[in-house]
Amino acid sequence: MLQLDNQACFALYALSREIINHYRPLLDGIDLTYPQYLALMVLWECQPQTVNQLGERLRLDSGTLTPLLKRLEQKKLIVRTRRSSDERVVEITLTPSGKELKNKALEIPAKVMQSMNVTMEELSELRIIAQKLLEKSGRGCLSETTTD
Amino acid sequence: MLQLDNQACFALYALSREIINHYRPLLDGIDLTYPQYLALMVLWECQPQTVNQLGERLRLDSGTLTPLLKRLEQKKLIVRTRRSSDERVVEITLTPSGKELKNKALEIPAKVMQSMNVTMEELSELRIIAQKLLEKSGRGCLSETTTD
DNA sequence: CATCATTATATTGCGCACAATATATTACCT
DNA sequence: AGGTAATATATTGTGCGCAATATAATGATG
Repeated sequence: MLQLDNQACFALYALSREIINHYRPLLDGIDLTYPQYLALMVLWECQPQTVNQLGERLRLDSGTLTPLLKRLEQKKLIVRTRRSSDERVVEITLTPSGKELKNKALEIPAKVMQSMNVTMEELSELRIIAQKLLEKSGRGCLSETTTD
Repeated sequence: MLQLDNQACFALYALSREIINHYRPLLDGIDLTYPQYLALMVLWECQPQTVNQLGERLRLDSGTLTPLLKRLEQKKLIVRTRRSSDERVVEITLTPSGKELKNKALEIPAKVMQSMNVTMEELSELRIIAQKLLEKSGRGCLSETTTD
């Protein structure tokens, strides 16, 4: 039956917005949007990375990333430089303050879980199924790791 | 550890976008975006509904819904009328072609599942956990029903 | 019944997402 | 080397989401 409550996609869509809404007040404190926070998280793992690499990881294209990265650059959190050996690619490097921001970001996920009143087990369960479906349907680029 | 692959929210965010990307070519065929399709789905269940009621159901505010509904009205799928007994509220009614569109929409979810190569069981599992978390964290407004 | 609060929708502005296209650089081929 | 394809990023345009604010109608209170 074609009914909203039966649509898994709507539940995911609504829940991901809901979680992001819980992130918002915390991210406001460090002047980041949720997608900007994700981009930095990728860079905190490994640095430098090209726009392409960030895009594959976040599943976003240059139409989304280029302006987002320019905003992060305006905030002096990253630097965008053309690779000299191949002028097509733009490499993203963290500035000192971009690196440092990780310390403030570290406490955010726990606070979000608390404000949403959900447990790690519930989130992990959800994450594992979601990652499985992402691998099956898309050009799966999420590796399977442990927990938060 | 603050790592992308450990973030349940990223998995949900990426998966919901991925599913919507699988909806897109099918919805293009009936000239709808995914949020427009959701709004119509709510109206196909129960009609007429106010902007407020649609917003509670979809968890969207007037800043999102007003322009979306105007676009649906331009496409002659709905009609927006001020309630005479209370000129503040706008009631949304389906036009004949808006009602009829449901017939074409009925086959879409099955096609999406097929193109994503996922089973009903996987989606149901995901949906049930997501609905549970939505109820816990938000002002839960999803009822628990059966399957698709 | 005048005032003030409340409610419902609309408007504005910003930042994504994504399709389509453009631009510039490199790789390939003969 | 010259021409063509492939690659990487940027640009443009449309449609969300959401915060903040505006507008307009109704309700409540003295």
